[in-house]
Amino acid sequence: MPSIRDVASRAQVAVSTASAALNGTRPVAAATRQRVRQAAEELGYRPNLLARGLQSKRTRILALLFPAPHSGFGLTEMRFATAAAEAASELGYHLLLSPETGDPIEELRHLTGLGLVDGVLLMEVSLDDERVEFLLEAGVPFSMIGRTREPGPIDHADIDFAATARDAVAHLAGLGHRKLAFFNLSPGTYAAQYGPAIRAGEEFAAAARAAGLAYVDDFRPGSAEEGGQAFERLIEAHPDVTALAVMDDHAAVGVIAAVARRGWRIPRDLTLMLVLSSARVAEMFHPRLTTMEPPSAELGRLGARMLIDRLRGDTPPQGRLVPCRLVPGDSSGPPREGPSRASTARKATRGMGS
Amino acid sequence: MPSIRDVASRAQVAVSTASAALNGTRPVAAATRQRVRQAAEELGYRPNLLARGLQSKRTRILALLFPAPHSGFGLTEMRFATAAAEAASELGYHLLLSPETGDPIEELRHLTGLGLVDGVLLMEVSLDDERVEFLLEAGVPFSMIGRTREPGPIDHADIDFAATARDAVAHLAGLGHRKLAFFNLSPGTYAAQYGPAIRAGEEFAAAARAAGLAYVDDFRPGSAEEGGQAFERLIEAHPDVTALAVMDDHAAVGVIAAVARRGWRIPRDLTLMLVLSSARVAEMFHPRLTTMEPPSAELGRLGARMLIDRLRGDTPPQGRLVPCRLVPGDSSGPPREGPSRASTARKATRGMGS
DNA sequence: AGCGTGATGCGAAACGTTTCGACACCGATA
DNA sequence: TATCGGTGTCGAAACGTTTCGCATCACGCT
Repeated sequence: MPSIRDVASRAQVAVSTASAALNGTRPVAAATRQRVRQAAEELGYRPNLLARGLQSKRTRILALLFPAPHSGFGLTEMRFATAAAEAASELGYHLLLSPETGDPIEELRHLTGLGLVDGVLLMEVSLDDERVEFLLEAGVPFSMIGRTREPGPIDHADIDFAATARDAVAHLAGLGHRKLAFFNLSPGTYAAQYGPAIRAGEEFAAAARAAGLAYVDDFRPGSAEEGGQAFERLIEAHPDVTALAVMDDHAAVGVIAAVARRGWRIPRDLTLMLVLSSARVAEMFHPRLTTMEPPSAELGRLGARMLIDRLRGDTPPQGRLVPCRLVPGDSSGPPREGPSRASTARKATRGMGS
Repeated sequence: MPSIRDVASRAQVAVSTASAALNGTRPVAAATRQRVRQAAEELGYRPNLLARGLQSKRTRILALLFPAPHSGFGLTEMRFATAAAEAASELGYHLLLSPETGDPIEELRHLTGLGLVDGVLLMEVSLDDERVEFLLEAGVPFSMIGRTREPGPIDHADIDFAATARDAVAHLAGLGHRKLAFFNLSPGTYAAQYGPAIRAGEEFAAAARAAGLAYVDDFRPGSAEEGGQAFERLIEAHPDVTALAVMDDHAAVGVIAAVARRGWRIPRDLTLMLVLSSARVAEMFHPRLTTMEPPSAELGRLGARMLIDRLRGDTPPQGRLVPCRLVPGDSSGPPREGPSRASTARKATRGMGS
């Protein structure tokens, strides 16, 4: 592990000149620069990040703070993380994976006090996230994946729930559905002010209203059992619902089982779609479910880029909203016309293979 | 951000004494130590990791190297990463997420040259992994999740494929199956010397042999379509197979569809189980699939612990093998007795809801 | 009374960078 | 010829720790 001293002496220049030549931090004669560069090359010199960071107060390390997985599958979070790491890497930054296990604020205080990281990437931001307040006060640069209720001039990348809801509703309305239902995430996530649950809930309602569709969103099943029960109660109370959008993929499992139990078929008797589940998950179902796939990788990339932009001090803070992508499966179709479902269902009630 | 100088002056001691008092690196009078500790507490002092690392040559940062997702990274890899990060965190270490995008060796050289990390955690190790050789030569401490063909005295945590295969086969044999089939991962992963593909393949064959069961493992479907096709060909060639274990969860989707198409039902006409898929994935299927769930979190934890042990120089290198856990679903049952499946299948061939 | 001894504490050096004021040199201008 | 501006380069300080040799002091022993 050669140091810059070695490079300097081999290139016959002072250490400070070598530094300048390598970093371009101040003008150096072309010939000298060339000599230094070559010496560094020959020695296989790598600048020591610790020493550099100690002096310059910038480590080029970012921390990705991810909380205990409180909802969802993990695939989405994984994509955030890897995409953020890749984007950071391309820009010459490193990503520290910081699991939150105890008190978030205390851990943040610890982490930022170490002088190890230049900034923080916040995941799973709740609508009124205490971490945001702390970081603002502490003056630590950060960006959010997700956003608080009023993000104001804070960098963030989040799902465009309004567009997502609009697209989903348009998809269903385009197929001819006139009344649809929406199963939100479990009450727990809702109570935790989990952004996606609340925003998706609001926006789907608004989109349905705007499209002139009848709409039901009283249910928040968080498991397969609850999904099945919710579906039963839904059909009991609203037999005329023909399309259902589900946030929780486990709930979808229960819904599908309940649909089959009733002798119905998808999409003949019910159009079912996922919201915020990746296509990989949607493909696991039979039939393959239509889904609004979250732009996880894009959000991760954006989050990292924004934070780095902030550190470089170039641009003003920005908020970017990216809609989910509609990935059509085999689970959406026109509503059943003619005879009621119940009568046709009878015959099929026995054979629900797989 | 107070420094140790501030602490020292507040406690009326020299800097070196303050350092010793805080780190316990050499004896300090109890009274003095107490004074220093209190001063540090009052000031909210946090040692600067960069400075510490620069001097002591130990940063307490580990790098987790994860390769480009070559077999569809998913939940399993996510668990590795988070578990490793948590374990490291508990032991006072940090985890750097290092995506491999280009030439692995070149990137490793870069990463280790920076002086930023004390050691490296290798994921997705292939049977003859070039990175291992490089790290050995470079003298960089590391541990593997997975293992090379002959790991020798290198720290590693991997799945105990032998035990996993034994348990899975015992499960199937215990239900009464006499002939089973195994669908391995795609030829691509096989060609890449991907450990799990090769080892699982070998061990399942061995376990079936040991249990005296007939066994078929000619298929390596890597997608839903291929899964369906493979199943058709399997039943064509071996109509007496009554149980099937599948490595690739997408292939399982195709199998299930093909089973339904044929009018068969699971587990009545075929026992189907996943291998190396998490229970969360297995639950998405209908019926819920039995799976051999990989001990992802455990492996991540072990990998991190081993590496840290190595850095501390305590223990000799070790290899730990952890078996998958059998998570029973609704997809395994005794083989169909009496009339052949084909005849009963006819009747049910129409109604395969959802 | 002198002296070794162990327990404490101190100061300075070192880790590998970056940064910044100072300085040498050169050609051009007065 | 003396001065000036500008271009390159240098040396030293600083970043916040840890480490290590040495000084100090009290004490007990001879």
